Amino acid sequence: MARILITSAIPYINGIKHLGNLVGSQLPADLYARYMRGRGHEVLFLCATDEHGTPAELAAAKAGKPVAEYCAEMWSVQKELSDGFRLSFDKFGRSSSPQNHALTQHFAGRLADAGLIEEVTEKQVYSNADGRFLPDRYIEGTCPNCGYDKARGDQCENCTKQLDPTDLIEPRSAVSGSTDLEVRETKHLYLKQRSLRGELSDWIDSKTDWPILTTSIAKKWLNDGDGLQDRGITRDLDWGIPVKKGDADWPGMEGKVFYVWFDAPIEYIACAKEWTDATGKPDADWERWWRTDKGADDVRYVQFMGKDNVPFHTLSFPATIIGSGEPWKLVDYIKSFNYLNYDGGQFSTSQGRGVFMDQALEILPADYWRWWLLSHAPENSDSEFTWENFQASVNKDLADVLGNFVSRVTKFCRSKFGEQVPSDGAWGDEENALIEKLQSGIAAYETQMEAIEVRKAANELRALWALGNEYLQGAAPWSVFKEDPERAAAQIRLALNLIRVYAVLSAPFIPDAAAKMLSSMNTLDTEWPGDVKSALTALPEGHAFTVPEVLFAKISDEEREDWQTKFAGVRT
RNA sequence: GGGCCUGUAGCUCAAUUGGUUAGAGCAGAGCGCUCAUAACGCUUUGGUUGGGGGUUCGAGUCCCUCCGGGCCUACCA
Repeated sequence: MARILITSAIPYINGIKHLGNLVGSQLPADLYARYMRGRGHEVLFLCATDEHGTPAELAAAKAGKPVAEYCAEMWSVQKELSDGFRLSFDKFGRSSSPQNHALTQHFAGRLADAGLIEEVTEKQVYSNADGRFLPDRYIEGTCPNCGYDKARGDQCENCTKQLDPTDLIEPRSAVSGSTDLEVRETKHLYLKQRSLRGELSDWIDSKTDWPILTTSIAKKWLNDGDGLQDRGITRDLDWGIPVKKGDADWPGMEGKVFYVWFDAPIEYIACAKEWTDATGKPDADWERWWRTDKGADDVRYVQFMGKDNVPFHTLSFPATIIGSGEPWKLVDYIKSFNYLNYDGGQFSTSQGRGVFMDQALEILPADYWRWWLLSHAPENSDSEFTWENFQASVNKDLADVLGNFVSRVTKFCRSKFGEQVPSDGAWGDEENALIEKLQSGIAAYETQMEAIEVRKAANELRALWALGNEYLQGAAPWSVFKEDPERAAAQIRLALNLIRVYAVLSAPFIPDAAAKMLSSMNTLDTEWPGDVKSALTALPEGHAFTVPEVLFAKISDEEREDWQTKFAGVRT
């Protein structure tokens, strides 16, 4: 039995996430976690909300609430939605937790002791009206290059020229519109990533099995221009983790907090402590996942994220860990995803475009979304959600192929043999041929799942479902029954058992439907079908079952058109 | 501007890393079945692999070039 640590990129706190966010990290991470648990491995699956930074403060202000209160509320909302999508986190933590405060300060202290922190005095734009320093992109003005009047302080969206906020003509605050801006000096801590470049580079080079998307981004940051740059790890904000050197104050850094990208990945670790603290377990229970000197040396650590997160997970966070000089577990494999587009454009949280997690669950059960999103996961390139494709895929795969299989088998049995697994009769060549196909199909499914090839795994699973229908067509128990009821009994006994096998195989993708299949088969046996032949005898002769309700109702054209219209505009 | 990814059948995607005649699912067509959510099965029509050039015995795959789509470019996260 292996031990697998799984983390999903932690979703930002400032609102409900859309389906693109979901499929880019949390959902495939959940698929993998459920699969590995199903195979009998020990899994720790962690996620949290990412709560610090300027956007959180502004969102709270917009909502008219103190930022701590706002974040607590949004955490509850996101928790409820992740439950709704059946995301099986062992702990859904918060980057604002006391555990993360302590650990982040601890890491900063270690890095300072190692000589990897530098104090830098720099100039930043301060908005008097807003009472805050403004990140470059929160300053707007006229582009000196092209004259575009909504250029941002980091870059002009119109002519793509990179800018400095002081380049802008008539700069103003993007928050309030105020032009009462001034340049102030402020002191910040920088993590001297440059001195870790060699170690990071060697480490990345050793990861020959990582996706191209992941390593190419990392190598670009390592080698582009002057190479990896030092990075500011503090900010002038109210909401965040106060800058401290371990337990001790950090002279000159009073009133400042750590940069959100410094503390957010550390929450992966702190979340594990949140988990043991909440369940009354000793620290040793989380340390055996994270400390290679305390049992984590046999852990395989897999991270899931969208491509925009890759630099922080391949460089910044490893720099923090390596620089600490302590034996923390480094990531073994990074699975990164491209973006999901919505009907010809991008999903957009800020513009309210697309389908959001709460809306999705209002119109259909989680399994529908899980199946479509995972079977169309944007692994090699960006992919696109359209209502037509969604309707067609879900109706065909879930309702016609899988759902109808369960339906036709259980109803036929009920009408001919009653609601119990029929006795008598023996398997013949057709059954052996089916078993052989199932055995190799399951092996193919396992291969794709181990490799975290999400779409390919979905294809293999679908092919396994189709085998059931092919078998029934060939065996034709409805005809056989007339001449040889015992033979038909053997066929249906196999088919009923196949429903249980499908439930176990399908649970990582569609956990609710899988649970329904198991309960209608009246069994708690979720053992992985390693040996198909014996797995198909798990439900013995005479075992009672019930015919389930329709597993997946089809999406009608009217519904689809209705949703197309409803989601055509922007969310208000 | 620079870097990276990407373009394969009407649609969504494969193609064992340069190796037979480029394959699946959906949609379309035909046949079959009648247990089932009008579901299922079998057969089948669709491709000058974005255009052009090159390397090679051999190119979807490698090189050059042009065209289209996307991402990143370090103070949004």
